[in-house]
Amino acid sequence: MRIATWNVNSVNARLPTVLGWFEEAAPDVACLQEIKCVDEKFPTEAFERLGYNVIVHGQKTYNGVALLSKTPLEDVRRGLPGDDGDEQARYIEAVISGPRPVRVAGIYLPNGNPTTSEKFAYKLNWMARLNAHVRGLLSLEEPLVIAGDYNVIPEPADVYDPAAWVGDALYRPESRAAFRSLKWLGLTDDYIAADGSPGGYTFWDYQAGAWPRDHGIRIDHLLLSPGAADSLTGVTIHRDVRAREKPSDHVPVVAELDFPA
DNA sequence: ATGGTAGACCTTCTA
Repeated sequence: MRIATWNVNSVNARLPTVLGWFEEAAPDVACLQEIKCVDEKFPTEAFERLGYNVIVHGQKTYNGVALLSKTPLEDVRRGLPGDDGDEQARYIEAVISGPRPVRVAGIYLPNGNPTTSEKFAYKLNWMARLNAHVRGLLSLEEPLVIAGDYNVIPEPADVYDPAAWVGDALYRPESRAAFRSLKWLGLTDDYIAADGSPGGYTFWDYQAGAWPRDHGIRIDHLLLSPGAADSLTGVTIHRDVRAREKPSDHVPVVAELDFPA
């Protein structure tokens, strides 16, 4: 089973690019972030034509997440528990049905900049809510994958120039500590487990020639429960997608899970 | 050098 995560930075602004990638990569499951549209504007039929079941948690202009699967999606949850007043569409979860069901959560973790604003507090609070929710999911003892744009640079090896990111919400000690706390619940970082070599970036800013200079960061992650991590056979960062026409600033990351028969 | 681009959309916010 191939599980993909991709922050598409508006699904409708680059629909041909996104659909083209789905045709060639053919993931079994995909988590999309920053779809930047309400549910009714999501191109559901286009993905259904490629054989996907589609669930969406959309929002006007900002954020928005979707979950796609070749097999039916069950036990669907839209929105992260822990704050009924939270209007931002950043979380979607479902069980991927099949002989070996897998629970998949797609997340678009808040950016948190500027750190002097309430946005940074919202980010850290959101991470605390995620930690609490994942703790409950792990108690189910199912294969579980939490995939998405975490907006966290876990380690110095995950950024072209760590010094340039000191003080940024993606690299602040509080953000990295919260990411570690999440992993310490018993989760495995797909990339560290499957490759781990420095320079496995997933995002390059549109500005300042970040892509041609390879000024990238690794912020799109899949965290795996023990039952899912045991089946991980590899991970691929689809770096070439960043060089295509009208690209997202993120590229797809695909984890391969090979469940024993 | 304190730059630069992209998307949604009402003029500025978010990233």
